[in-house]
Amino acid sequence: MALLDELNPQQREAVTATDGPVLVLAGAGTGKTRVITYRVAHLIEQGIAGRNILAVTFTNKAADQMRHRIADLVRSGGHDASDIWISTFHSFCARLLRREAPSAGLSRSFAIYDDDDQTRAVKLALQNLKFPEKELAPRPLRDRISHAKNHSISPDEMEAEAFDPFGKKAAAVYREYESILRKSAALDFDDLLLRAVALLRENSQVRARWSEQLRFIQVDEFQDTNASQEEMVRLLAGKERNVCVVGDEDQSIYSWRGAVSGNFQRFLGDFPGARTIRLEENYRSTQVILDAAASVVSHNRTRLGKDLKATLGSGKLLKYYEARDASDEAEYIGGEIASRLREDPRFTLAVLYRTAAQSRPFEETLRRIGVRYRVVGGFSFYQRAEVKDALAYVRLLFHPDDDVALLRVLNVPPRGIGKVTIDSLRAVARESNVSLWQAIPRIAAQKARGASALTDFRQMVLNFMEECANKNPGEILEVILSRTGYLDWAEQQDHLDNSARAENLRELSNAIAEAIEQGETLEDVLDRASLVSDTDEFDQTIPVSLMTLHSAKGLEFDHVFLAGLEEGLLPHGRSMNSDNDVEEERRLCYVGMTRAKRTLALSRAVYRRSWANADLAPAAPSRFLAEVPGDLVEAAQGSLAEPGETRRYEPDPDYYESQFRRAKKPTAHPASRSAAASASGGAANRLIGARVRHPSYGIGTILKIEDEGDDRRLTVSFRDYGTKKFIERYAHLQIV
DNA sequence: GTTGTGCTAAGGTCT
DNA sequence: TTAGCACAAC
Repeated sequence: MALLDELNPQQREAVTATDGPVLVLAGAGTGKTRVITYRVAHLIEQGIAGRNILAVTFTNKAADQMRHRIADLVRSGGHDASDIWISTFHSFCARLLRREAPSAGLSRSFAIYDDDDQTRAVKLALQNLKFPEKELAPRPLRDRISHAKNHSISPDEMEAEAFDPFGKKAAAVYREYESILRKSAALDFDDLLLRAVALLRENSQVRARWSEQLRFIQVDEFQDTNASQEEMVRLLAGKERNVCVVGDEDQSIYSWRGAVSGNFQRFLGDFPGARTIRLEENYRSTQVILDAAASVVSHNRTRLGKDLKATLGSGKLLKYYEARDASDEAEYIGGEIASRLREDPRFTLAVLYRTAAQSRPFEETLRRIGVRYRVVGGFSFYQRAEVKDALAYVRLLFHPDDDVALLRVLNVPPRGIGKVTIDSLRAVARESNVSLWQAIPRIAAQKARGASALTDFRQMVLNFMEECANKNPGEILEVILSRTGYLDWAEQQDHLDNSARAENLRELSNAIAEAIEQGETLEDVLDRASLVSDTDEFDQTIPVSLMTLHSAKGLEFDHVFLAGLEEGLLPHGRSMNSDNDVEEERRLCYVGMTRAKRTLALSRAVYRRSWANADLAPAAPSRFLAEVPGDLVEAAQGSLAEPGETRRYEPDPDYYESQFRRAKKPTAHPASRSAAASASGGAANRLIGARVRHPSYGIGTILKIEDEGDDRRLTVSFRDYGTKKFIERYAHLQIV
């Protein structure tokens, strides 16, 4: 059969071993995803119905990619792949819980709280308990609560185990947080897993229904599964036990999310008789890249170890670039990217970094030199305030008890409901143990001040509910946006701060309309808004991706730039206290290095600003750099140091006062070289009439230029959107 | 009581 | 650089 001809013997074994449990230990680039996609395609060819097959991944990106690949494979065989279950653990659980809502004791239209919602719920809990946020910061508390949930620790247990007043308070916040979510009929990410697992564990009918349907289960990145996810796999495996898990111990990078090492050993214990298959032939990278990465990860003590053999040639040496600072690093990488693309515009390239905040200098440089790129993850469309506000209104129509949604929009746009009114509303809600929504009539009965504004708000929402009962989600959004005055308000704000809220709302509206056309329900749309951090479809036409190392897992690129190899960044400062954490950082480095197919460049900045206004601080080179064998790396042109050189850099005031600032200045004008060159005098006038490209409005013409230097403002006319005013520095304009 | 303005602290990774 | 908070003006 053609499908199997494309596989090596080990891969073929993993693909065809569809009867009983299988453990695939697969090194980086050995065709892990390929095994799963071919396995699913093989099952379909064997006549198994798509609805009987489940493939779970960790990230939406991986799920999307897998869906496409499977569809391609299956389509060429004339089969249909549309009803195969391909999703992340979290979205699978959301679907399961919606279908089984009554058995799970949930409202069918429960809301899903993303981490922003969670943080807000924690804040609400703190306020309810009258704990000052200064002592107990909401975000660490949220993480602590999440950690407890991941380890099945209840608020009572947390309290019992607390050995200090802080722990006791945290437990109280946890309890209050749970109560808020319950009243709001909302589940957070952890709940999705916990509730789904609990349902399957405790309800044998439901379990039977699902395990009988999902007869063939594949799990990607098994090294990252946490206890709930492992249990879910056990429960779904049922009697048939047709479970195939695939993973790599060296790519375990989610211990902070509850993944516990030893998953593979536990799997063998849970599924006696499982067949173990090792994939050690690497098809992705050159031998040099592989050797370098292997050398780094070999410094980890806790690993079984393995040998990866490259099927490609030895390849080029790694490049090392030591930059003065972050913008110099971006310059180097930007220049390299441009020249790789000149070699072959079909190359795929990625800049990888440890923390999401590192993307900015790369974006600036790429924008300036006119290279198209996309930032994966980070601040996404669905996380924009205006999009979340709009969706909170929609949520409220179906779930007025959703406290977080209600607080989000209660006074947006401003309608005279301020802090004092909200405080008293909250007090009433808490006294009578009801949601804020239900507390509104009670506060009205008390004739409290501010009550009329609250009653008006409530009436408005009630009117919407009635009016929208028979409308489709797109229309509902329209009604809400116009009648709440939100759209007008957003447009007004846009004029004040040159933002594009109204435009984003229009985009949201389109996205919803499109989803509905595709046959999705409103809940699907809302779920996706919570569960998907990234709206960017897998756009193959954009050659350059910027992303964190975590996001890069599972992907591959012709040319990879691994930036910020500094002590404190990679390994990250918060991971430097324990050996286990450093080992995870090292695996992260390994994951990044093994994304590269053709070339790999490592870079670091001598001076880096930890946040915007702080002084430049010197950092030592990452210890991982010294773990790359010297004969596999060469210094890039212009690098301040040779690879492996670890001389100490003292902060040199002359250096960063003069050189840094002088070097940095020209980069502050993103609207192309010609704009920078003409920054002085009347030369700017030459830009008038120039054609520019804006990321969302498309091509336009510059009509007017005001002010100078950093604050220069451009008035641009667009064919379809009229004239807009931008601050050049922030608008992502490119000269065409 | 609500809305507008200036200051300060923030930022580790994903669902 | 921006978001969230404290303080002062309607």
